[in-house]
Amino acid sequence: MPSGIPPLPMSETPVLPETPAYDPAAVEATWQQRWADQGTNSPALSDGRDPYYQLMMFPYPSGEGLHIGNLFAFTGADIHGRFQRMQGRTVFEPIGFDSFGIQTENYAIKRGVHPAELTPRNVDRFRSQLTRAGLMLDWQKEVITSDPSYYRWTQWLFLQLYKQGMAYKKAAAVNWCPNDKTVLANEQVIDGHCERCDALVEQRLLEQWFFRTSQYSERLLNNIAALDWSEVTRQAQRNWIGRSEGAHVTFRVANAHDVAVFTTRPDTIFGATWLVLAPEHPLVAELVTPGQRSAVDAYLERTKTQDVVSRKVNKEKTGVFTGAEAINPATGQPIPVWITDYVLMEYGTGAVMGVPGHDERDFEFAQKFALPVIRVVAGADDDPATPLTEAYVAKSDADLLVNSAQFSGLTVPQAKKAVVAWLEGRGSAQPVVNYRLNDWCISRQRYWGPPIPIIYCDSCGPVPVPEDQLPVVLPHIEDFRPDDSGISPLARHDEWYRVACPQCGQMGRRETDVSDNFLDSAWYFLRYPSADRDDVAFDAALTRKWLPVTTYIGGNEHAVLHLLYSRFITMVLHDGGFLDFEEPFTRFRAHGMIIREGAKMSKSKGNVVNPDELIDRWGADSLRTYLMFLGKYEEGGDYRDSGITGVRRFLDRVWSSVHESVTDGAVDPTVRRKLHATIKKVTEDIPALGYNTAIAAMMEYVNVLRASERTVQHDEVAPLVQLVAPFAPHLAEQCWEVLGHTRSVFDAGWPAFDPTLLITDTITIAVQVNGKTRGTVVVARDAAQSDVYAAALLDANIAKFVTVEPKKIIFVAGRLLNIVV
RNA sequence: GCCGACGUGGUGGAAUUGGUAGACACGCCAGACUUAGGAUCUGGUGCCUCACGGCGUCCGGGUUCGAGUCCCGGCGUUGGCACCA
Repeated sequence: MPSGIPPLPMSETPVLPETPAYDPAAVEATWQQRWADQGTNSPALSDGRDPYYQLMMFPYPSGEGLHIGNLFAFTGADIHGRFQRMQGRTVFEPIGFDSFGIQTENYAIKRGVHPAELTPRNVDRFRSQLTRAGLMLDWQKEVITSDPSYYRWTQWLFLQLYKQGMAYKKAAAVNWCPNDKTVLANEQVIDGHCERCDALVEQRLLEQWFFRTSQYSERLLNNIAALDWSEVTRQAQRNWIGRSEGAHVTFRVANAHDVAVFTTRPDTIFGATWLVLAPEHPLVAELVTPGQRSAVDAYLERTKTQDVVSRKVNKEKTGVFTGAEAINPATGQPIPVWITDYVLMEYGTGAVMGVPGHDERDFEFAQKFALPVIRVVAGADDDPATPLTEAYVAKSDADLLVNSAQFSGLTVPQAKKAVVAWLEGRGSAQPVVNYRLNDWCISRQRYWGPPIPIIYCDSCGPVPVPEDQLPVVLPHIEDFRPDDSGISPLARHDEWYRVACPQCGQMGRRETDVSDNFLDSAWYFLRYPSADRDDVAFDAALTRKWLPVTTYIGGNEHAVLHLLYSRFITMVLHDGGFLDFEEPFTRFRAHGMIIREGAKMSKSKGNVVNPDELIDRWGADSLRTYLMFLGKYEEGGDYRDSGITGVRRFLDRVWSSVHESVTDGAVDPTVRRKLHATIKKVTEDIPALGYNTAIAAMMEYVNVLRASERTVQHDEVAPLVQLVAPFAPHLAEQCWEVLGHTRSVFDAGWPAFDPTLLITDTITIAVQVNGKTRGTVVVARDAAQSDVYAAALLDANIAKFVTVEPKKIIFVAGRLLNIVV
């Protein structure tokens, strides 16, 4: 029961009971208990009407506990969800824990605690912190990705992709720290060095599992246009997918295979003075002449010890001549074939034509190795005969081709088309679209993740674990740390590792890699409604009713990886007939970042604010409201230690006003008008995530409410309690009860505003003279220009600026009058 | 290098999308009630000026009766991509 405050009688209130002090700790504990006891936040998913799926990004349960940034993110989503509920929707607001992954594992290693022991502890702490924050979470559908009841279906998902031909294995480079003797994730490589010991990271080739994300590049890109997502996020995805239009051009090489290059500048082909391959290019061995063999071998050896990252950091151009020559298909001239590490095997064809005149990298390469530079594009003011001192990158459509045979004189865009068409006719080019998006490597040579459900058999090859044998339980291994073999620690657990082949029964070996943490989170939103089902990954009927997610709110740091992988998985499941939609999140909004006193919060700076302490001191409702008051939700805000007092004062006043309110009088007309304006503002601001201005509007209303000496009426505060409820849910529930209601304020609907009340009889119009505001006049709402002008001249302060007959008068009805003299 | 966002009082931030710049809040100043105030309440608070008034939204131009808002050119901060051909 709540703290025993008797509701006021609805009629006669001769003596005001003394207002109890607002004690957030007591109020919040009471209501959190009641919500849990009464299942207030657990809607009936199978028959709730008008379903609204409000999703927030489930946290990784770190050892440090809930961060204020998490709280900011969740509160913003929660307010949106609570508002939708008060609008009459059935709102499902689930939560879970992204508890698998390298972060957890590394933390466990650091602390010397097993992740299986650490994770439940961290989850418990998070759960209690989330509860204290007053979020409208449906705990009955909680999901924990490291629990076998969840990762069983992550493994099932892998098998579906495998069946659809979307999962395959190939040799790929991993980051290898020679000092720590361990595989590193890309995030652990800082400027080419190990984040822990700073050793230069190398690359090692390992057989790894991939998903064919690249096959979905075009769809992933094209669908973006129709998504109701924050523009920053959509832009980040477009950049990441990285579409570029160009052509494959084939260069002949005597006594060897042709070499295909990808270029976005086929118009510059007459300036291609060499050809260059990535060190890993399959034709390298074939092309190298005997005389160059040792030089090439030495170069390849050197690049091999560099990982992908450090290769990108080292901008100094290096390379080696193969001894071979290719024929430029445009000029028919022989050009040398080189090898360099600035050409990447994983993009395009792994080979590039060197056009030093019009590409900065190629120009540097030409300088270093004294290769010829030919200008083939010139601006209007350029003399084509002047030697280039730097690469000339075409800037405008006024740039024309030069030194390019029959194409000279064409503009760059014209030439792009014409050159490709010409070469295509001669069988040495074709237009192609290239995407930057690579296939998704999901293999991790680590322990704390879901084992990939594959068994290797000497006779049958890789065999998927039958679905009825899932989950492949992650065995408990005391020493779970990665070792210097580059193979997952799971390989050391012989009992687990050796297993009969499901097809032929011979002894086989399990796949020892676990899957990427991002796979866990790429489908959790599908699991939530069916979280308590152990017979399916997601129930068909529930999924049809609740998905796709209505609104997803989260941080833009996940703009590419998490959100893109989720889209990919959803598309694959759609194509496999498991889902009838192909985009998982109808609406996505990226919130901003919280900084503190102008600086980013970080452990190393020691300026991290602790949500627990703040809730102890001010209450969760004050903290929630303050976080939302800091600025535009989508832009984040600057946490100032002193600022929360203002919000707390506001809530104190709401509390007092409600407790002091009576029913013995009429609603004040001024108050009523302000109230309806406030309802309008808050109703419009919340769905647009304009939380800061919604709060400001409510503050204004409370200021008006308390400005006069009169007693506040019930009808003046009841709608305010509803408006404030999404922000300060505990306080609102308590106040709602004080006002005599027995059901939750979240089932009380949302107050409507009467637009006719917003119209006033008189309005204030600004009067400008020559564009400078000189005063205001109060006139009738529908006053004509002449009336306003006459009224303006009656004001001495205005009239003194109007000394001559006005040249012109601009009148904006209801806003201003500008007298031009 | 490519793509995007932003720049407003001492501070966080508002501004109906071209129409009274600075809402709301912090802080500060003054007052009231107090033994007391890191409580509560009231008033004030962009800058210069005794005032009239002038000046003010990063800087410089422009469009307009009117620009924080639109256009051109800078400067600065910040996000995404990046030896991607």
